[in-house]
Parts: sequence; C-alpha cells; structure tokens
Amino acid sequence: MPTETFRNLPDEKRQKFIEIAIDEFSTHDYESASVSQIVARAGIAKGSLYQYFTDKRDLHLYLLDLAAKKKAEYMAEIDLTNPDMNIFVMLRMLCRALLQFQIQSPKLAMIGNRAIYGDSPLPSEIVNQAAIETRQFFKGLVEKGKNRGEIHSKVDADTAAFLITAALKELTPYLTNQRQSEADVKNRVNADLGPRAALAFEQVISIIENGMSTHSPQKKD
Amino acid sequence: MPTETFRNLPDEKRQKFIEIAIDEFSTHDYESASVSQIVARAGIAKGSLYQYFTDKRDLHLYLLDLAAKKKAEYMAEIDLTNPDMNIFVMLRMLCRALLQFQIQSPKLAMIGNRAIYGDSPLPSEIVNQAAIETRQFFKGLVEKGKNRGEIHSKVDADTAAFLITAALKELTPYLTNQRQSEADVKNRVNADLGPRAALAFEQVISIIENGMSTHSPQKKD
Amino acid sequence: MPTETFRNLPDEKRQKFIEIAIDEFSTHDYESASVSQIVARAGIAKGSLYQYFTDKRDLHLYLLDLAAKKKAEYMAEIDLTNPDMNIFVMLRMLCRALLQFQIQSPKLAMIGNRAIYGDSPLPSEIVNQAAIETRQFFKGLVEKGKNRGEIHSKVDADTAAFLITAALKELTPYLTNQRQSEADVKNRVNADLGPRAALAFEQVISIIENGMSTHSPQKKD
Amino acid sequence: MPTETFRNLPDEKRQKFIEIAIDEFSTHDYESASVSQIVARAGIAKGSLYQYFTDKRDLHLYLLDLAAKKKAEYMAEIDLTNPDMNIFVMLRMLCRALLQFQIQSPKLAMIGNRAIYGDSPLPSEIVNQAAIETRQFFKGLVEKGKNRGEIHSKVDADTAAFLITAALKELTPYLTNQRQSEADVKNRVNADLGPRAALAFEQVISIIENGMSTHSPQKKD
DNA sequence: AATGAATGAGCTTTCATTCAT
DNA sequence: TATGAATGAAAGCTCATTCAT
Repeated sequence: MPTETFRNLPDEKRQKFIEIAIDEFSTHDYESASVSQIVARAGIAKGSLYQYFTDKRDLHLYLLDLAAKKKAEYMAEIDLTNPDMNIFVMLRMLCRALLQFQIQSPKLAMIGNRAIYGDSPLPSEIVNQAAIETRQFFKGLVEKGKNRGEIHSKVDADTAAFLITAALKELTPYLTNQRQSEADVKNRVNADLGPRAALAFEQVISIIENGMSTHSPQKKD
Repeated sequence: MPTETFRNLPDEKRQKFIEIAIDEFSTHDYESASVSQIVARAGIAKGSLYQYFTDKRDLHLYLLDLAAKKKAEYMAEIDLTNPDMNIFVMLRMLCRALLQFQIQSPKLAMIGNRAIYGDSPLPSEIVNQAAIETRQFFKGLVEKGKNRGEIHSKVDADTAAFLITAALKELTPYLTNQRQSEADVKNRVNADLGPRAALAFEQVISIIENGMSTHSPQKKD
Repeated sequence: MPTETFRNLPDEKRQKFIEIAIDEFSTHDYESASVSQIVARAGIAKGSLYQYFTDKRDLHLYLLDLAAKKKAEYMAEIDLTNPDMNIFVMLRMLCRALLQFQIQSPKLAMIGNRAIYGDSPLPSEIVNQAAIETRQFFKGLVEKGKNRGEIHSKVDADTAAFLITAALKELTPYLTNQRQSEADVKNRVNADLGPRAALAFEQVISIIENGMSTHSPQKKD
Repeated sequence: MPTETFRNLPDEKRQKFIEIAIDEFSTHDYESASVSQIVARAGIAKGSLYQYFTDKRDLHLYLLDLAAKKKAEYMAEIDLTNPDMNIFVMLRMLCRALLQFQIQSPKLAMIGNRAIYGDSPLPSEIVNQAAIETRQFFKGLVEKGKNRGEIHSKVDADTAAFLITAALKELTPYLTNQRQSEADVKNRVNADLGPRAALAFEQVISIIENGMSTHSPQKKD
C-alpha cells in the first residue's frame, strides 16, 4: 500500500500516475506489466516509484484495492433496505450497478479479472476476497428471496450467486469485442455500448430470473 | 505449427515437453511465459526448441490448437442426430462434455481462456474463433429449441448461448479453487472434484434451463 | 545519438568507452560488432550501455558522427579563400588534410569506410552523405580549376573527384599493411608511417595533377 | 579447400551451392555470413556442408580462390606479348578486363574486397595475395613503360600500380550506387551500366595515363 | 555420402531494484 | 523527497559445429 509520500503528492501528479499504472496493469499480466514503462510514461523518476510503493507487487495490490473500492462505490448506491422491494428488482439493480462499473471503468475491472486468472504473487486470499465478497452478497440476496418464497427453494444460493457473477464478469468482454485486447480497451466507445449492453443485460437477467423464480417465468415481459 | 522434427521425437520426450509447455502457458500470460523455463525444465537445449517450433508464438499456437482439438474430442462424443431428443437433454450432454474437458484438462482449458483475456500476439480472429464457434454451436441448439417450442420464443439465442458458455468457462475456476494459480493447478485432486462438480453443474444447468423453457420451470425435479 | 547520461559521464570513463567502441566497430562489420564485447572490455554493465544509447544502431550512428566531425576538423583547417592560390596547391592541401585524418585516426576512418561497403542498417542517404559530400567538395575545386584554365577542359569534374577520393581512401590501408586487420591497426607505428606516407602521397598526387593539368605535366618537379 | 566429395557433386547441385554461398559472403561480413542460411537456401543438409568443407573458414577460402581464378581468367585474355604495343594500350586493356570482371561478377569481386576490409580469420598473406599480385602485375607494366620511355622516369612504379588498382576497385561501387548493399547488388542491371562505365572508365584512365606519360598529356583525345 | 537433431555459447535488449547525490 | 545511473539476471533467438544414423 502506498506511502504517506504518495498520498501527499499533488493531486494532478498522483492522478496521472494512477491512470497510467492502471493502463499498464489492465493491458498486461502482473509479470509483464512494466514498471519502467509506467515511470517513463508518467514522467517521474524510477526511484520515486519506490518511494511511493515498496515494490511492483505493492503497486499492484494498490490498484486492486482501487478496483475493489470503485466497485464498492457502485454497489453502495443501491438501497437494499426497503423490505418490500421484490427480490428480483434488487438483483436487477445490483447487476446493473456492477455492469455499469465494468462499462465505465473497464480498465479497473480488467485488473480485477486478470488477478483471478493471472499469476500475481499476491496471497490467494486477497485476490479471491473481492470475488468471494461479491458472491456472498448475491448469495445473501438469493437466500432472502428463498425465505420470502420469491425464489424457488430448490435453488442453491451459492450456485445462483456464482452464475450471476460469472455472467456479469463475462458480459463486458462479450459486449465489447469478444476480446479484451489493448486496442479494444482504448477504442471502446462508451456511448454506443449503452443500448447493446442494455439489451443483452435484460436477456441475461431474464433467463437467470426465470430460472430461479417460483412463478411461471415466461409470463412476464 | 511444429516441425517434422518435433513429430518424430520419441513419444516420451515429446509428451514431457508438451506437458511442461502446457504447464508454463497455463500459468503465465503469453508474454511472461518463458521459453527458457520450458527448456530448462524439459532438460533440452535452447536451440532444440527452435528446431521444433519457429518461435515462441508458434509454440503458443500449437498449444492452442491442442486445446481446441481436445475440446473437439469431448464434443464429438455427443450424438445430436436423434431428432426426438429433447433440446434440454442435448444441452445437458453438451455442457457436461465441456465441463469434463475443463475438469480433466484444466491446463489446456486455461490456455484457451487466457488467449481471450490475454494479450497474445495471435490474430484476433483466430483467438476468437474457438469462443465464437462454441457459442455458435449453442446458439444453433437454442434456435432449434425455439422452433420446436421447447424454448420460449422471447429468448435471444445469442444471449442464451453466451450465458451457457460463460457459466461453463467460469465453472472450473470456481470449482477448483476460485483461483487458478500454479500451485492450485498442481494440487488439484481430480477425484474429489467429481461430486462437487456434478452438483454445481446440475444447479447451474437447471437455472438456465428453467430460465429458457416454455414450461413452468419449477415443476420438474 | 547518446543520451544526456552519456554526456555527463566522467571524461575518463566516457573516453575509455568511446575508444573501445571505436575499436570494435573499426574491426567488425555492423552486424558482427558485439555490444557484449564492448561492455565487457569497458567494464560496465550491459544495461548501462542502453542508458547511453537507445540501441546498437544508435551507438553506430554516434561513432559515424564522430568520424564525420573529426574529418571535418581536419578539413576546416584548410583555408581555401585565397583566390590567387593555384588549384593544385589547394588540392594538395586538402588531400594532405584527409590523409592526415586517416593516418591519425585510422579506426574512425575505417568505421566510415565500412559503412559504405558494409550492410549497416543506416539509411543509404546518410551513409552516402559523407562520401558524396567529400566528392562534391573536390568536384567544386576541379570545376574552379577548369574555369581558371588550370585544369584541362576535357577533364570530367565528377570523375576527377572520384579518382582523388578513391586514391585517398585506399591509401591508408595500402600504407599501413595492405590490410586493416585488428592486429594491424594495433601495431601501427605512427612514426614510421610519416615518411612513407609523404612519399606515396606526393607520387599519387603528382600523377593525378599531371593527368589533369593544362600544362605539360612532366616539366614540373 | 573443398573435399573430393564436393568436387564429385552433380554439376547443378554444386553450382547452386556455390552461387548461394557467393551471395551470402558477398552481402555479409565473414563473421555474419551464415552457414545456416546457406544450407537452408541451398536445400542441403547442414552436415553435408561439413563434408564438403572443413569449416566456415574453409568455405570462405574457397570462394576467395574462386574470385581470384575468375579474375585471372579475365586478365589471361589480354595478350601482352606483342613487344610493339604501346604501354598505355596495354594498360587500358588490362584495366578494361578488370573492370569487366567487377561488373560481370560483382559478387565475387565484392568477396575479394570484403576480405581486405574484413576481419576474416584468414592468414593475412593469403588475403593480400590477390591484391598484391594484381599490383605487381601493373607495376611490371609501368616499369616496362619507363624502360621504353613511354612513362616518365620520375613515376614510382609501386605508387602508379597502387593508383590504378585503387581506382579500379572503387570504380564499381561508385558506378553502381555509391553503395554496395544487398539490394543494390541484386537490382543491378548490367545492361545500363555499360555506357556509364565506359565513360567513367575512359576518364579515369585518361587522367592516370596523362599523369604518367612522357608526352604532353592533353594533346590526345 | 548424406542427413538433420542436438548442443550451448553467444547475441541484443528489457527488467525491477538499489543507492549515492 | 526526488533523482536517475548502475546493475546483472533474464528474456527470445541464432550460431557453427558434431555425430549417430
């Protein structure tokens, strides 16, 4: 995690650095992400980076933390306290929030995804933390739905949570270009993603909802 | 693609090499996968590798091809010609085949997955080929199901196919350890995966099926 | 061209490096000149060279530039502004200057010569620049001589310039050892070259002069 | 020098090999000329080359020998036995023969030239042999000219011979492209060299002749 | 006689990190 | 605090040569 020195940096300088670091780690493996490239593009001295972070690993950890925090922001906007709200409405809102995170911060989201597939030297627990947390969140919702009789009792909450998060995770690469290459990330035009994303989102969610609901699924819509 | 020299290698030597190469590329990005490591572990001279493959990229391509062929083997075992077979039975069989591929050849499957997320120097078309092909396959099935009236007409075949493949793709990392690190792959005990996988598989498939079926979903089971 | 880092090097260290690099590129083709050899002999880390120059090509370019500058120094000493000076006196002075360059900086001169014969990755224009420039210079002189009536009107200025430069270029290898191998360059004893060079120089220049002059050639001397 | 095995090779196979080897050594330094490239292009086994020649050095030596023999062929065509022939006519014929060698066998000529500048591991004596021999030949002619009173007595025969050979050696690169790169050699169109070469040749020879003659030089032509 | 697989040293270049200034 | 020069290990790849077949 970054030093005091890093936190005291002028906002602009710090932000520029973060942006460039995110760009590097979102387009490269942990191992092939290049500290040299980052400092070169950021226009700072190599030694400086090592005054902000203890090493490459530390920087990576920080970016993962950033990703987790950003994701949390999106989820925090959803109000789940209303006890009368239908469980599927909640699910929809949550999924929409997560999808928006992925669409609006694709590089950060990519860093998170890479961490799961990648070979970063981070302790597994940390890397899995975010993924597990999100699943736990959905699991809780599903269980609540089962208790309320809105979700069929035979549905396994763990599995349902897995399915939802898996679908969300894959949805962004699928929508963008079926492939998350550097160029794709760069050229992604958020604007025109909207409608496609919305359509696909509705379909995916509908299938999952119908698959879990206690009601005859195809009536709706 | 490998040279004649490689194909003429003693079976044992060639297999050992392939195994080690698969291990390297399944635990590392294309960029960070190390040719030097491979030859060191395989106990062959560096120059020898370049008599088997033109370069690192060629080796990678070969492994991807291996993965595609292995996957095709699993799918080829499914007989889809029986016109009376219920569409969901077909889907189940296909999914089971793919999951078995992932569980029994997790490293090969991982290489394929990496190619999609990663920054391999392969032409996008080739990399996407496999992913798209599999999706097209499922899309065809879904459309057939719609024509037969077994799958609800409002279901978008593309999206359904995406959901199925996404779930399958993520299922293996989820079942193994939530994280596919080198150590994880090594310690994987196939035996105890069986029951867990079977259960999760049933659940996931059920949700998806119910989500798409024209019948009231929860009657079954 | 070298970085600031290189220019800021302690004089002694930089000079030692330059000398060794010149030695390597004067005794080897661009392709077979070895960066590894240079850093080994210079006693610096391999990585350091790449903080001084972007790559091997850049180092080569720098050495060619050094050669050009050194050559220019020798030629700059010649004052050609005196309009009354006989054209052959001018030619003699120029040739003498160039020969001195080759004799006193044979390795640098060799690097230049290699660039013309060799397969350096430099753009042809750049490589030919120096050779052409020198010829143009002589061509101008010859034309002036023709206008003044000192050089026979039938002499082609281009060809005459070529002949002069060719003779000069070959004169050094001829004088040193008929062969410019590493050992030869090392063992070159400047002292005893002087008289031989002077004699050969006089003879060559005489023949060329007489061959071009409007006067009966053999009267002089 | 090549083995019996090489000499017994089918003509076509041997000729193809020689051609390709000449091509490689004419476009590369001794060190960077690649045995691997030669065998690959010639379509023969690597081991075969080592049954024809003891090593790379031996192959190089053979090509140099070929060059020397080819050159000798051109010179052998000149009949210098006629005692009444003017010395300058002889010189012209010889020079023309050598120039033709360079123009018609530029790659072979290039190999010879490279040997002088290059760092081949050949004994200096051998490499210099050809150059010295040619010069000795011209030296003899010049001395005969002096004895006959056709060449001015003050002309040093060694130097004159050097000047002639230097001019000839440089003439080909000068005429072709001022630079003897691989592409240049390949694209060289012999046909259109003829007239240019003839003109330049005449001029160069004239200057040298006039420079050495006992007669007032500019009368002629 | 011909083959071509095997070899390991060598190449140029990039890397993360240290440390004196 | 910021700097950036120095480092040597490691990367992918080519090389001339050997030798069992």
